[in-house]
Amino acid sequence: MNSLNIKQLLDDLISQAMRHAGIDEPIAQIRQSQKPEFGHYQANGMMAAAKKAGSAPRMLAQRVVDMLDGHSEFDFEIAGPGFINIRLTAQFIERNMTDFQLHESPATRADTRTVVIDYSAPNLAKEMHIGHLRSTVIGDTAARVLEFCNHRVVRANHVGDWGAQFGSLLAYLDQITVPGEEISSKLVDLEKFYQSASKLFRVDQNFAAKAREYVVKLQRKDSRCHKLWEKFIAISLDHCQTVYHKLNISLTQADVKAESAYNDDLPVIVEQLQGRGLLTESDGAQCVFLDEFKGQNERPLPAIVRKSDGGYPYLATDLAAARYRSQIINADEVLYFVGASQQLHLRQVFAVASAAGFTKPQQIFRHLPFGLILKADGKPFKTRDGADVKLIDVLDEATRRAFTLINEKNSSMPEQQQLAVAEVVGIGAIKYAELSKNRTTDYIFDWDSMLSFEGNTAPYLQYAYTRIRSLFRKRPTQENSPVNRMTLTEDQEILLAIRVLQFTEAIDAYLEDYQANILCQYLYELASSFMKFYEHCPVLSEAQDIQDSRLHLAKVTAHILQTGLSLLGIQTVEQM
RNA sequence: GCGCUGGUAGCUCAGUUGGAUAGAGCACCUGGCUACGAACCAGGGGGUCGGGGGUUCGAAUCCCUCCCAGCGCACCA
Repeated sequence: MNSLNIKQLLDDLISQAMRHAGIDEPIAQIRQSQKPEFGHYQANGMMAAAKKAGSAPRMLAQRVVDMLDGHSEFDFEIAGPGFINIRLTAQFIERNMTDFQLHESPATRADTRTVVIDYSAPNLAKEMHIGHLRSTVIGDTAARVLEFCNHRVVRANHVGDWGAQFGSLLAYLDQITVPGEEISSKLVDLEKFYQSASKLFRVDQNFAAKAREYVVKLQRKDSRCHKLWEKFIAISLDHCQTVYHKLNISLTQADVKAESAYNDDLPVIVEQLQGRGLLTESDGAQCVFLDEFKGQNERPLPAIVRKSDGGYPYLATDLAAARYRSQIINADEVLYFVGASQQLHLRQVFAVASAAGFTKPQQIFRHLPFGLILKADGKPFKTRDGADVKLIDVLDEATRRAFTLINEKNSSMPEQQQLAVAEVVGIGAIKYAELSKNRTTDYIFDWDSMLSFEGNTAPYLQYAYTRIRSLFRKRPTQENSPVNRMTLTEDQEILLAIRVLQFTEAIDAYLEDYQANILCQYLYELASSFMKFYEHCPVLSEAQDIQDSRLHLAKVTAHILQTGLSLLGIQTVEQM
């Protein structure tokens, strides 16, 4: 992949010129221009710099432009109060497009970092529901992009496989299973099973007592109980893998590091906190009090690491996980793709882990929050009342709707192929709907908007890709032939070529805050630029040199569309 | 009460960290398939950027204040 970054290039160029013009710490403020009359890029930093130096902005801009006289690949123009508008020449674009290498390593980052990504993390007591979509899809994109940039990525699926709720599940499982019967048959619908068990827990006191007994048994590693638990977990994990596979998520069972995996560390964590003098007993619980945390009425807010009944809350587990990621994995950075409601909790985890020396100061622990998914009436999906929409059902519905559409648009396609395309299109639409808005706020789940296949959606990008592939089905010999020289004359092809060359910029912008919508926006603009080019610039009917040039442009566009979509975990097809 | 988010077109959302006349998609209206694929393209209408004040050459963006919504604030995860 081409590692040209135009914005960076211009930043270096303008900053240098500003320095020569007498500005000490130049900030060029290079932006992509919003309007064609302002050029392709603009430097906005002259006004601020002139103010600081006590000179007139337009005069400074003029001095800077004078310094750049030798650069024939850009046109500079001073506008308004002191903007420098920058136009890329066709020569610059053609040269870089000709040199564009499809199969080079990306290497947008020279330094390779180890990044742990904590995402998905379903509770194995129940089936994955719509609420898991955000963490899973957003986190998976981060993993793919960081790997694409040659970082070492450790996927951490911190699944919930421990706690009191497993008491009633195991007690119920034990109660309804006939000896010798395969228990997996009882768990085909994990959701219903969970509901039945928790209902029984509420209405039947004998059962509730038994459930509590099972919790203790499980903690003591009672062998029969533990085996039952292991089977339950294995089946539940299989459910997850089925969902991951359908959703094209890169998580495997090897990425699972469950809560229970830290069980043996929990007493050690408390011991070490004790050794550091951080522990205080309060109402029978072992707590860490840090000054920065205040609760209601300004009362000190504890981070409880051991409950008064001797049990360990999830904060203890998260501390153990943080320590493991710091000391064993030796992470440079740990990203938590976890809901916004966990913000205080994670701040406590990071602060306590740091105070206790479980993590090192130079290691970056970051929470990347997101909001809840609401029903159409604005009420949240509750976890206990069974109102959750199963994730697998959402995926099947998406595929079903996509099939209906394809069948209508392209009925001559063999049915087997239609089904395969429907998977790719339906799943792509769901994921893109998530990724294209990376807001930290709640949002309303709506079938129709989520499964729309028009406008700024994954199918639009996939469709652009198939249109390009269609060109090469008509010119198969052009597919692998290099271009000697690009000839770009029409606005539409110049704008498309610029978009192509901005891919690295989009990746860099994404990595600032892991906001996938930036990547989506880029890909949408790329596809949109292609559609305009395709409408306006004939390809196959043109003379050979123009045809070669345009086919090369189309080829590179297709490659970036496919690469970009793959970073979002979205697939492409040859025809749809 | 305190803290964290957020409030932008009828709806869903962008807005590159203070830049030029606030942008997309959906929906609505008009035009374009005998045409490299119409899941598309060209064009149109639609805004008190929650209200008010302030900072400055310049504010959706920064500061203050108020209103509204969501989430969180001691032993469920």
